[in-house]
Amino acid sequence: MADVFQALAHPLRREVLKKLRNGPMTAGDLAEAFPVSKPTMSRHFATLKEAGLIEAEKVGTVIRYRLNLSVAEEAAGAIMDVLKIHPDTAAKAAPPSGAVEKS
Amino acid sequence: MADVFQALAHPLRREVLKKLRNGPMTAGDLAEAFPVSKPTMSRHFATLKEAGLIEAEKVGTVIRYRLNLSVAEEAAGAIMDVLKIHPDTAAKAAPPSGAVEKS
DNA sequence: AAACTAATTAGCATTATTGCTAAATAGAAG
DNA sequence: CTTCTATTTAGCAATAATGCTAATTAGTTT
Repeated sequence: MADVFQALAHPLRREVLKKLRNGPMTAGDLAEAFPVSKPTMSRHFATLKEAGLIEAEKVGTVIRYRLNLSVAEEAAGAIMDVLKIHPDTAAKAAPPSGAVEKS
Repeated sequence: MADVFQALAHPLRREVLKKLRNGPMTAGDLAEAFPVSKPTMSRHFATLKEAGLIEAEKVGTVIRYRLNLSVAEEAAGAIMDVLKIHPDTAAKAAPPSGAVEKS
């Protein structure tokens, strides 16, 4: 559980999670979407996987990653608990879903 | 805004935020509550302050820190946005407020 | 089996984080 | 103005995180 916060600390990993909200993606397709080498992406995947935020599934020659909603939900809940914020308040403060964050 | 996630990554800093939910505390009182040196605590305070999660107020000889709810709320909202989780779902997944986390 | 593709692991360098002790600052009190 | 208290800043060492290229693994295809 503690690893979750660490996993969320890197902007690239947060962007990966955002991409996976729309559905599973292969490691290769994800890697193409970011300006770092494939091995570097692979390491970020491992970090997210160890935190339980994503899950890997081997499909033929390809590895498909998908968001693990149950762990992600737990993480969001834990964060709100740390801050003792009522869910409705946080929802109101959330930026529009399409917002881009500079890294 | 990006610093917020980094600030939340360290377990000690999350515990500091939890303590501040009950109201403002002085740097010294906070420092006594954790098994690290005062200069180390001071650095953690600086990290939280740079992230905007806490605010400092000098009261006589003492510095009082308090949770900055508006930034904290924004952070919680941003996290939920990354994960695209509906607030109610996250609320249900939140652990009991008194839960202790091992560092 | 040889070659090709997708992805990971190994090994290395660079930078960031953490935590310590010692020293500095700032204000309060004598 | 000296001293005391609260807190921070400086400087250092150890550890962790990031990102690269080169090499490896595993599965497909010819």
